[in-house]
Amino acid sequence: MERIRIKDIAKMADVSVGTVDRVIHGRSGVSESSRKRVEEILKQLDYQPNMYASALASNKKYAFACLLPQHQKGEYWTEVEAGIHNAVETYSDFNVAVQLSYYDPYDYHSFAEASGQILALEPDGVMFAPTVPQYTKPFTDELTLHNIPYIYIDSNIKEEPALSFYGQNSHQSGYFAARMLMLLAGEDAQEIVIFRKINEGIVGSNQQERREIGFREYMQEHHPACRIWELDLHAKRDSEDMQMLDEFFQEHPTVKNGITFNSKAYIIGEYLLKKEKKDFNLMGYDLLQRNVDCLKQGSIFFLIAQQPTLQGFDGIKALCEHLILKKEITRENFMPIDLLTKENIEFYYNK
Amino acid sequence: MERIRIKDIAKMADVSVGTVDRVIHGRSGVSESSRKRVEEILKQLDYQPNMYASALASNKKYAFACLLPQHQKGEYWTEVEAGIHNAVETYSDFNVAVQLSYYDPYDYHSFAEASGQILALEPDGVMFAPTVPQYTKPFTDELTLHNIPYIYIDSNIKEEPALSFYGQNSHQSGYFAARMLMLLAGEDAQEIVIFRKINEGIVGSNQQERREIGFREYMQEHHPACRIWELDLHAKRDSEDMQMLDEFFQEHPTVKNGITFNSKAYIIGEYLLKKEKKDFNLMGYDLLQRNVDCLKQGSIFFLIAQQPTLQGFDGIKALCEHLILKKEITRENFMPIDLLTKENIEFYYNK
DNA sequence: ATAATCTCCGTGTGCGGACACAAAGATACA
DNA sequence: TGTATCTTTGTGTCCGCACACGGAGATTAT
Repeated sequence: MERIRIKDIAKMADVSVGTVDRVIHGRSGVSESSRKRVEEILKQLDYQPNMYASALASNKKYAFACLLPQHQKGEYWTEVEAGIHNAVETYSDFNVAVQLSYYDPYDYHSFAEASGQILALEPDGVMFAPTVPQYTKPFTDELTLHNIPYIYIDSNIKEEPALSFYGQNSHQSGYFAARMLMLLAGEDAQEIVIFRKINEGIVGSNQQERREIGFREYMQEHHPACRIWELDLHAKRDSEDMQMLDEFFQEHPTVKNGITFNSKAYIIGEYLLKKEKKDFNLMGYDLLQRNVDCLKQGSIFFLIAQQPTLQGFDGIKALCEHLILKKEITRENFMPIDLLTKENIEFYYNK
Repeated sequence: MERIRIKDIAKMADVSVGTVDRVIHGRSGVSESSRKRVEEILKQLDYQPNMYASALASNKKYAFACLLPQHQKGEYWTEVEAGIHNAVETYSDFNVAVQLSYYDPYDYHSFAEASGQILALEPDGVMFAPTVPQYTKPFTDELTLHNIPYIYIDSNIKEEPALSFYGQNSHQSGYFAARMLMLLAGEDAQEIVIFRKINEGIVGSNQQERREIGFREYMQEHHPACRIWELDLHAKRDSEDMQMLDEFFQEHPTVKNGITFNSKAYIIGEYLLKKEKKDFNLMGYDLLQRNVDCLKQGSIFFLIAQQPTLQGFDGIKALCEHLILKKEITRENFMPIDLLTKENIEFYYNK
């Protein structure tokens, strides 16, 4: 079961390796008869080039650009970055390098500027967290014009299809969250609360919003009588949030279940710990360290993960496989909707 | 940021590439002074060889052997096999090939015989699903003697540590299962039932047993008053199982929650569908198609997955990384304990 | 002193494939 | 018929690394 090489193909077609090479790469300078013969043998033997030898010989360097929202260390996007770096290391023998840049998630202009800078670099591939469709389009148009493949991460812009997308199905994840929260609520399912964050920024087409829509869809279908309260927090000034939470729980002592669709569940979780309030079931998103701490200490009951590290890794991997290994790439790649509790979180990091 | 090559090291150390090569591979024929100098530069520049070029030049072929329990198509182990084949394809450019063989999971002798055949093949690496420690030891002793690295899949034999292990923490997974089943049970948590399968075979150190121990540990800690019934099914003759289930539910009409620690939840799930019995919460393991069908149709509420495909893939990957890419391998690799419901199963296949 | 042996080291070739270059044959034009 | 041009093809070199081979210089034996 020896691997077939170009040399073997050449011998069988009674031509030189150069000719086979020309056929494989679709270059000109091959007679119709030779091309036919070689192509037939290629297909018949299902020739698969050794991509490592190929990459070695072509001796190309690949520069990728990634554009993410600005963020603090320890926040969600840090995990995505970790995945990106991990992938670059994995593919380092292919001479890939990544240039990371950031945009202000509250300012469209910042996105435009950052994307302009990326275009000036003429990268071989781009991965980015898109903003809303109308502001994403100018960028993707330019990328298409320059024939630069690009990948969406976190949220998908269906109007401008990319090489591929890596992220979670937010709507379904919200739907699932409702299912689980209602399971938790049991008899207390008459009212729940959604904790929001004012000023969500322009990232994606609002993952949080879509989650909430999915959530409300489930509630409408299965618990239409359930009263859904809302509380907008700032996620900036702690004391202010604390006060708002105090007020809310005073006014609504019967609300025993709540959820937040952003990654800041720890704000409420830490509040519950501080106040030693143990009769409240909280659900949230993303495995930030502070969220995980709350989960382990019992103030968050469920966390839904969306595999940010894997998103970052797979995005870069897809660029490599597309450009270097010439593989087919799946267009839409939904991350699993993983449910974490105190009891299974331990085995979730090494994925 | 050019990648450092052997040539560069040679120039800096004022020796030839041959000498650098000798130092890297710890071969003889290098003076103390040259060796020192080269080693210093290697460390200083953190030289990382291009493993693809290396594999290409060494032109070695790798033969791996896998030993799994015999199984029908569509059962759990089919997924493991899919992961194995996927990995072989991924690493095909490194000239890896895999030889699969099987043993009768109800017969120790069969394991011994199959392992003997593997040893006769003198493979470069082995991955297998171990049986109980005392029957695994003769095999691992021989492998160690012949310096053949081996990997455990599915269950870990701590007495005879392998290069690495890929599987789930069964105990914790049972503990987690209890947590979730109790959540489901809610007010009905006074009694539950465990569905067993008589004659579990010799595979592993009995994953099912360990799951049950973890399960009972949680119950002891949190619901010591809960009555736990047991029902042994055959998983062979349908009619017999049906009758036993009929009898059980007639005798115990108040039992509303149950679990099985093997992958045959569909036996009960399909029974529930057939009898249109909708007031029973069933939990089980593994994403067999029949289980997934029950989940989607509502007769199984929760399924716990243990990523068999990933186990197979990662095991072969570990052998490749160890032997070819000379990377460090993590000894114990626990698969995540994933909880699946009707609402999130859809996004779970492409992991 | 010469041959034999040993230590240390550089060079050359090949792995499978990409690509530049040149050569051979075919065709066109003077 | 000779020359220019185009088409088609083969050969050689390089990518980074592994390894075989052989040579230079030092050391030991005769």
